[in-house]
Amino acid sequence: MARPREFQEDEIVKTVFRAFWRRGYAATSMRDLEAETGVGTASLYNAFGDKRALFRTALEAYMDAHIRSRMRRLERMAPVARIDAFVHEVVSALADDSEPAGCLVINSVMESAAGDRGMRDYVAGCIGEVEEFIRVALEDAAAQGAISPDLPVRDVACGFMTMLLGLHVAAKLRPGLCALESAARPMLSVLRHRTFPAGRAKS
Amino acid sequence: MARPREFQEDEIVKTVFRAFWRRGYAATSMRDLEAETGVGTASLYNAFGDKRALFRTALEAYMDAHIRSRMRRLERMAPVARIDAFVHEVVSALADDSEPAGCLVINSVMESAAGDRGMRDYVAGCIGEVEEFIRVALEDAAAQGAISPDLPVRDVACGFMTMLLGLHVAAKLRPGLCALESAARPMLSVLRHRTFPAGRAKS
DNA sequence: TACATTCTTCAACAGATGTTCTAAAATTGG
DNA sequence: CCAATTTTAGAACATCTGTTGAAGAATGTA
Repeated sequence: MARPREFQEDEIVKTVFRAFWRRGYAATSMRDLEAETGVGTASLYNAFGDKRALFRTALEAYMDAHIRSRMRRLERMAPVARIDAFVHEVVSALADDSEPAGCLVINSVMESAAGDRGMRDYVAGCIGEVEEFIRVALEDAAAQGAISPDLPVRDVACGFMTMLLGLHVAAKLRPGLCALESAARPMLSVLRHRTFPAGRAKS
Repeated sequence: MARPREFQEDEIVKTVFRAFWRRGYAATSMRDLEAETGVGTASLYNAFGDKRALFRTALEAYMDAHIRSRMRRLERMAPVARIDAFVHEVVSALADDSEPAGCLVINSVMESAAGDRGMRDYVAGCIGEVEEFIRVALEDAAAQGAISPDLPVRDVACGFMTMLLGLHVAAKLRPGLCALESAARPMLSVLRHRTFPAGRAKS
């Protein structure tokens, strides 16, 4: 019926979100994307709309490839181990120098929070998905008696999410794996606390 | 000897760091600064150097006015109360809509971490000052027996700093004061020796 | 082969950016 | 008042930005 696309959208979007991930939204120009994808800007506009829409598409692809896939992969683990594994996978990914620093979604919170309310709502939703993943794990753990029933689940989930956000900021300063693990340890120890005696509050 | 300045540097720098704080480094143009300070760009270049140097000057002024002053004001409190007060002041400031969102230094971690190593080292130093403030407080607390001697001071300090970083990301999404307090509560509970006091842990 | 339709290439646009140049203005010491 | 020196105001600069227009290229159908 007409001339076909010369590129595969999935591949291009993957390249695009890596570019945004590395340099940020504003600092990545359409010409940068043209150079890195090999697709002309006019074709990008034709296929995805304007820069903002392309960024939204890239964000969604990033969420699927890097965040939701991890949550799905871990969701059948025992609840406490599930949180442990999630945190440790995030820490490992953050310490991996072969990937851009931090997380595209969280980077975007900082960058687009000023001004673009639609974008802010979107990334808030993404982060809400992760917080829910943690909250569900905590509820499972409480139901199974794997954590103290006195732990306030909502607060602890909120605390974990905040720690994860903080790790992503810390990762921008390119610390070592050990430093990130140290940063995560105190919150993880909360899961091990028991209410009974007043003796041991160890890591 | 020569024509005198028509502006007071301190005042201008204060206006400048507020502008960078609100919109970020890249998104604040020299013309924006000209409009907000009432000082022509040529005068800004003459007085401060280029945009990057002006930003460094602004960062330093921000640190003194908003961070170091707080640490100095609290440093004579009892150690656990000192940490409590610091965290709660940060939370209150973050929930205050009359000031720009987040913290200029932490915003800069996210923005300038890519590329500008000099800037990254500088903001890493700023954050190191805060982490040291917390670490010293924890050491004081341990020495006084105000916290369990088994708490790993370095890890907990690192955990607190990470939580603080995370709070500043969360604040960009403009949650309420209560949500920020919930986010901080689990880490604060680590200080109360053992675990969540079984009774009063709800919001 | 011819048409209709979609894609690609490349140039162009209008506006914004950091920075600098020119010339005028304001001050102090002689 | 003159000369020296610094600050200003405003235009000018080259470059980069997101986006679009015009013309040609590739396809399926008739």
